[in-house]
Amino acid sequence: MQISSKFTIGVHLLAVIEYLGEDEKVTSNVLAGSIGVNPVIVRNVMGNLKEAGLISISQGKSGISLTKTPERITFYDVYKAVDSVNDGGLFHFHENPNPECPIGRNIHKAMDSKLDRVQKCMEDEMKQITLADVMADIQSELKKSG
Amino acid sequence: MQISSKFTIGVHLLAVIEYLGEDEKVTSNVLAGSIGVNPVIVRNVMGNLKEAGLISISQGKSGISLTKTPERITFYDVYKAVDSVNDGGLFHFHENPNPECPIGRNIHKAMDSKLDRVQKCMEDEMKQITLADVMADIQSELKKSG
DNA sequence: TTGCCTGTAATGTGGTATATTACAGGCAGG
DNA sequence: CCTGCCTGTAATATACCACATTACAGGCAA
Repeated sequence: MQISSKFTIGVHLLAVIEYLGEDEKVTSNVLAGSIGVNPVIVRNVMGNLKEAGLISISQGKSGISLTKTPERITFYDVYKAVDSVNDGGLFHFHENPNPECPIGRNIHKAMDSKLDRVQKCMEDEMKQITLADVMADIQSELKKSG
Repeated sequence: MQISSKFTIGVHLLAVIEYLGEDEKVTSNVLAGSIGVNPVIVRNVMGNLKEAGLISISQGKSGISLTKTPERITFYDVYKAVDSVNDGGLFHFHENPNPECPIGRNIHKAMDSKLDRVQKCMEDEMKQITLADVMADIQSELKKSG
C-alpha cells in the first residue's frame, strides 16, 4: 500500500505556482503538463487545496496563487487537504476479530492507541517540512545543473 | 490508502500464540478463528513471520511458538516481516513529471529525502512498541471485564 | 459575446487486497 | 508403517480503489 500520489501532486502543484506564479498565468493545463497527469486530477487536487485555504483560484490574469508564504505551508497541510489517509486511519485493521476469543475481543482496544501514536508521529514530522524547504532544494538543483 | 491488514493480523497472531502457546496446540485454523480471516491468509502471514525469525512452526504438540520474548518483538519487526509497505516506499510519487519543466525535472530530488525522513520517523516509532505492551493492555482489559 | 477555464459527473481500466478452493508434501502419533 | 492433520503454495475469483478520460455545464474575463 502507498499514500495516494495526490499528495505529491499537491506539493508539485504548489511548487509550480510559487515558481511561475508571478510571471505567468497558471492554469490546470499548465500544471497538468508539468506534473504529467490528467488535468481533471489537477483540478480535483486544486479544489482540495482551495478548500483548505492554501491557494486561491481565479480566471483572471493571475490564475492560481498561494494564499500563504511557502514557509507557512507544510507537508501536513497538503496531506490533510488532499485526504491522503482516509478516516479509518493509516492502518487497516482486520475487521472481524472473534469476540469469543479473549485476544480477539480485546486486540482492538490494545492496539488502537498504539497505532494512533505511530500515525501521529508521522504527521508531526510532516508538520516540520515546508514548501519553502522544497523550493530551496529545487533552486539549488537548478543552480547546479543550469 | 491504508497499510495492509496483514500487519494487524500479524500482531494478533503473535498475541494468540503468546496467550495460548503454553497450553494449547496453536494451528492456522485456531488462529484464523480468532482473527476472523481465511486460514490461507494466516498461513501466509505465518510464513512471513517465520522467515523473519519471529516464530517457529512445527506440526508437533507445540504447534507454533515465539522464538523471542514478547519484550523483544516490536511492531517494526512485524511490519517489516509482512511487507506492509512495498519497495517504492510509503508515498506513491506521481510517475511522469515533465523533464521540460524546471520543477518537474527536480521535484523528485527535492522531495525524496524529505519523504524518507517522514517514513523513517514512523518506523522508528514502531520500534518503540512491543508485543509485550499489547499483551499488557489485553491482560488489563481481561482483568476489567472478566 | 466569445472563448478559455474551472467544477464535476460518468465511465473505463488496471492494479491490489482479501477470499476461496484445491492439492502436494511432511511430520506426528498410533 | 500408515493414516490424518497441518503447512505451503498455486490458481482463481471478487471487490474495491486509484487514476485516466471524456463530456459538459457554468462563469469570469477580455
